[in-house]
Amino acid sequence: MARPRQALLTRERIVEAASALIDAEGLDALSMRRLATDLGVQGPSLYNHFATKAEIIDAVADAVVLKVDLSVFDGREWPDALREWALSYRAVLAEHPNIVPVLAQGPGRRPAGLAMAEAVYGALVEAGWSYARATHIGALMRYLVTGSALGSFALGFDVDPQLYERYPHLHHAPLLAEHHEAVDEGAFELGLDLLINGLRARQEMGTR
Amino acid sequence: MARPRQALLTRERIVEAASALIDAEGLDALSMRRLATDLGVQGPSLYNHFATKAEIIDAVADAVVLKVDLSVFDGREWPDALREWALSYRAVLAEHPNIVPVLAQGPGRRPAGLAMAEAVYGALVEAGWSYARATHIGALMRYLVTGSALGSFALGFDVDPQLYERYPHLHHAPLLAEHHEAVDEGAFELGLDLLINGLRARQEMGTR
DNA sequence: GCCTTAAACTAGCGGTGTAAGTTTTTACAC
DNA sequence: GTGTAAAAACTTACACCGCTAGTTTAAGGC
Repeated sequence: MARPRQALLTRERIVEAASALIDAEGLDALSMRRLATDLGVQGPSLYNHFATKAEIIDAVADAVVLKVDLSVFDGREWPDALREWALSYRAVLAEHPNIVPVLAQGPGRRPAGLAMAEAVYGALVEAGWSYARATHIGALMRYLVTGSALGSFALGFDVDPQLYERYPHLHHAPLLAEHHEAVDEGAFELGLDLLINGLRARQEMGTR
Repeated sequence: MARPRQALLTRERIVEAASALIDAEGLDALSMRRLATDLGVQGPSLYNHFATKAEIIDAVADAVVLKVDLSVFDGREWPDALREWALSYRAVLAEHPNIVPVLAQGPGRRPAGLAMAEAVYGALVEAGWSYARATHIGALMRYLVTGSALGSFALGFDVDPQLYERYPHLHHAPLLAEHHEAVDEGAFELGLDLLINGLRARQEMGTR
């Protein structure tokens, strides 16, 4: 084909296709050849736009983070702002669960990830928290959001009776795949309440 | 070589070598051929002992979880037991950080993971928490431990001055690679205090 | 002593990320 | 207007990957 009159690929189109593929079939399904096929192109052509596969995954992850609503930090007290931000963050991750393992590793050098961290720390520092504490609180919130978004409680598809005989308490725990979303949601809400209420109490007591 | 007089491999030896390889060079460095080479053997021989690579990784993950001290649940009030367990869990993960992404996905069907979950839920249920709440609390603790153990705050190796100009608050945040361990540790300790104290207060108030 | 099973081997399939070099088109300098 | 450099597609190919199939030989049960 050589060079086409109109470029077939753009970074944007590649990121969109990669995002769709990851959403539909998971991170493992993303290969350069498969992605290229989805875009009507040969595999190595992608390297004209991205240096490595990791760069593409980073771009997908950052595009997801870009959807998080950061306007919640305007004109709200920090406890409300933090709660609204966490809810928005989690809602975005719920739409793209397959990219969560990447985001759980931290912001890396991705611009949107750094911008989000910047917004969170900025709001906390302006509210009077020390730089160190603001960093801790931001990290803590990320543990909570990404942890609960990993969908980690599913044990599998089939219910194995033997499994519950050997673990009598688990027998009562709602660990089944059908319930795991509710478990993660309940844990998230409980954690959000405990963390924010606890922090507010500390601030009021002056023990920051 | 055909079959040797004395078996060269055992599941135990394979798990040990895989664990050492993951600890030393990371999950990505683990390949069947590389692992086999470390064991003085050809790649496919491993399939006489494990059906898939994933089974080996699961076995490594479970061996790590087996090191967590579950005796802390004996004869302690639940808040102390939960704290001691979390500290032990985190200390174990700190020794094997490269396997944490696997553990962050939940217990799966791994025996040691299920046994640990069983111990945590059992202690909480005996202390009077509902099955649902016990599940939430267990999940929350896992988010905290695995999140802080991912070592997720490292931005990279070199400090890029431009990066801090664009993110003025981050400039003050101790985000550098050299500090990320302290950040994660501080966040973990803060989270542990907030969660356990908050839960204890709820229990005393009867709002479980 | 025979037979099954176990545990190593070799060969190979289809897939992976990515490097190298080729071809053609476009954009721009003179 | 022509020459040139860069861009964006291509083809080919390398080294590696997880894993399957079939082979060889030793161990252990009858």
